Amino acid sequence: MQLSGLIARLGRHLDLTDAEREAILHAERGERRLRAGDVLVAEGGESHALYVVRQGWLHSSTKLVTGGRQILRFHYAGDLIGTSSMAWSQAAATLTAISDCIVIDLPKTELGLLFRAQPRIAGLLYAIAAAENVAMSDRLTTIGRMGASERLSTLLLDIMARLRVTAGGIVDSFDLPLTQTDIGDALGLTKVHVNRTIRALEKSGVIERTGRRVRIVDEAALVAATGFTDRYGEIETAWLPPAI
Amino acid sequence: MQLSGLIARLGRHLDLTDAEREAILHAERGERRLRAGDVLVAEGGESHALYVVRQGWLHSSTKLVTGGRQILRFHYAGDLIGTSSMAWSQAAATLTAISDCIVIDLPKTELGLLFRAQPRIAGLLYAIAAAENVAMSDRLTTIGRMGASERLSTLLLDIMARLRVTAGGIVDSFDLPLTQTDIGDALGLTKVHVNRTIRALEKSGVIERTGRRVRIVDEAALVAATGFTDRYGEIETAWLPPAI
DNA sequence: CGCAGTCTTGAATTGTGTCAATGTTTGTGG
DNA sequence: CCACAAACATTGACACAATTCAAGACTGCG
Repeated sequence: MQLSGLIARLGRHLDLTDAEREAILHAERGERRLRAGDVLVAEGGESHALYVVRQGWLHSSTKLVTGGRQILRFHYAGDLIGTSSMAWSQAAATLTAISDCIVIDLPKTELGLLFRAQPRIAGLLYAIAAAENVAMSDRLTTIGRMGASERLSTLLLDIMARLRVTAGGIVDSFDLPLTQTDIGDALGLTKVHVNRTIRALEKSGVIERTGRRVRIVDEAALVAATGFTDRYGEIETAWLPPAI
Repeated sequence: MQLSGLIARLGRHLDLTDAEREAILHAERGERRLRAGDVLVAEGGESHALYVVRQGWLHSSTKLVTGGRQILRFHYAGDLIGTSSMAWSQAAATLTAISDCIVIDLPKTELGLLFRAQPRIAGLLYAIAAAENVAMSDRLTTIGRMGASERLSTLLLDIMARLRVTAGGIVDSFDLPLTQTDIGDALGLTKVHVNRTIRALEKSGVIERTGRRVRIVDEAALVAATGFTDRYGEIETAWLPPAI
C-alpha cells in the first residue's frame, strides 16, 4: 500500500479498516517538496486545502501591525496543518518550512467527502482538533504566566516529547534547527534575551549544547520548574462511532 | 420545536434540515443551571461530555505549579465548551461560570452517533473547532507580542465583537462582569497593572466607564493600535458534504 | 452597619527590552 | 579548498515596562 501521511498519523490512534485507508488515500493529492525557508501558505492568501506533514519541520506564524512576528506552533511529521482554511478561504497564518519538508495536499472538498464516507475518521479528526486546542492553551499559559527560563524550558521539553513519539527509544538530545530569533518569536521574547536565558540554563547545568544539538541533562528539574505535561500520548477513541 | 443550544449555534452558519435538528435534539441531555462562580468542570477531573452554553458567560482556565492562573478563553451563549474531553477523559481546563448560566449536556458518545448520522454537522463542528484554534492563536499573539494597553484594548474589542453577534444592533457599550484580577489572568498581567492600564485608557479618552459598564469611545483608534480582526463572522460551509 | 472583596494609588524593585559592538558559524563562488 | 559575505550568537551598559509591596478608599452584600 502507498505510503500516506494521514494514514500514518491516524494509525497511531486507531486500527484503520481497509475501507478507511482507501478513503483516505482517495482524499490525498500529490505531495509537495519544500526547501528550508519556503512558505507553503501565506497569511491572508487563498487556501482550499489542508496539508499533512510527511517529513520535516514547519512553523505557523502571524505578523503584527507593529512589525513583530509570533510563531504559533511548530509542526512535525504526521501533523495536520492549515486547518484554518476549513473555516475560511483565507489562511489565518503563514506556514513556513524550517527544514526541508514533504507535505501532502488534502483539498477540503475531499475532506468533506471523507467526513461523510467515514464517520469514525471524522470523529478522530475532531478529537485531534480538540487536542490541538489544548496544545495552544498550554502555550498561552506558558507565555502568559511564566518567566523567560520557564518558557524556554517548556519549549525544549515539548520538542523532546514530540520527537519521542516518532523515535522509538528514549531521546535526551536533539538537533534544534531554530535560530534564537525563531525561539524568541515563539516564546514572546527578544532574541537577545533568549540568548541570555539559554546561556543561563547551560551555566546552571540543566542543558548542554554542541553546535545545534541540545542535550537535556536534568529533565526532572525542568519538569519541576515548569509543570510540563506531555500531551502527545494517547487520544481517547472509545466514543467514536464504529468503522464502516 | 424545543429550544436547543446547538441548533441555535449551528443555525447561525447553516440552514439545518429537520433530520439534522432531530439528531441534535436527540444528542442533547438536560440543561444545568449555574450560579456565578460555580465550577462546571474542574481541571484534571473526569469528563464525558461537552456543554453548549445556552445563557450567560463562563471562562476556562488552568492553574500553574507556581500558583498563578491563566484564563484561556471566555465563553458566551452558543459556544461549545469542554471540548478537551473529546480527546481525553480528564478535563484539561477548569470551566467556571462568570455570571449565572444555563448549559446543556452533550455526552460524547451521543456526539459520536451524531457524527455518523449527520456528516454535514460533523464537518461544521470541525470547522468551528478550527475557528476556535485561530481564536487561540490570536490570543497567543496578543499576549506574546503586545504591551499592556494593546492587550487590554484587544480584549475589549473582542468582547464587543462577540456581543454584537447576538445583539442585533450596533453595540458600543456593555457590562463587564469581570474583576480586574480576572482580566489580568486573561491577559498575563497583574491586577495592579490592569488597573493602571484601564485608567490610562480612560484618561486618554478612548474608553469610558460607569460602574461595570464600559463604553468604547474611539473604536477606530483601538483597532488601529492593535490590528484587531473580528473572527466572529461567517464560517465557510461550501466544502461540507450534503445534508442527509 | 460592618465586613469582605474590589479598586486605586504610590514607591521601590526586577525582568526584559533596546542599542551597540564583537565574535562565530555557515554557505557560496572563485 | 580558500576567501568572503551574510546570517547568527554573544556580551555589556542602559532604559523602561511590569511586578511587588503596601496602604487606603470604595462597593455590594449579609
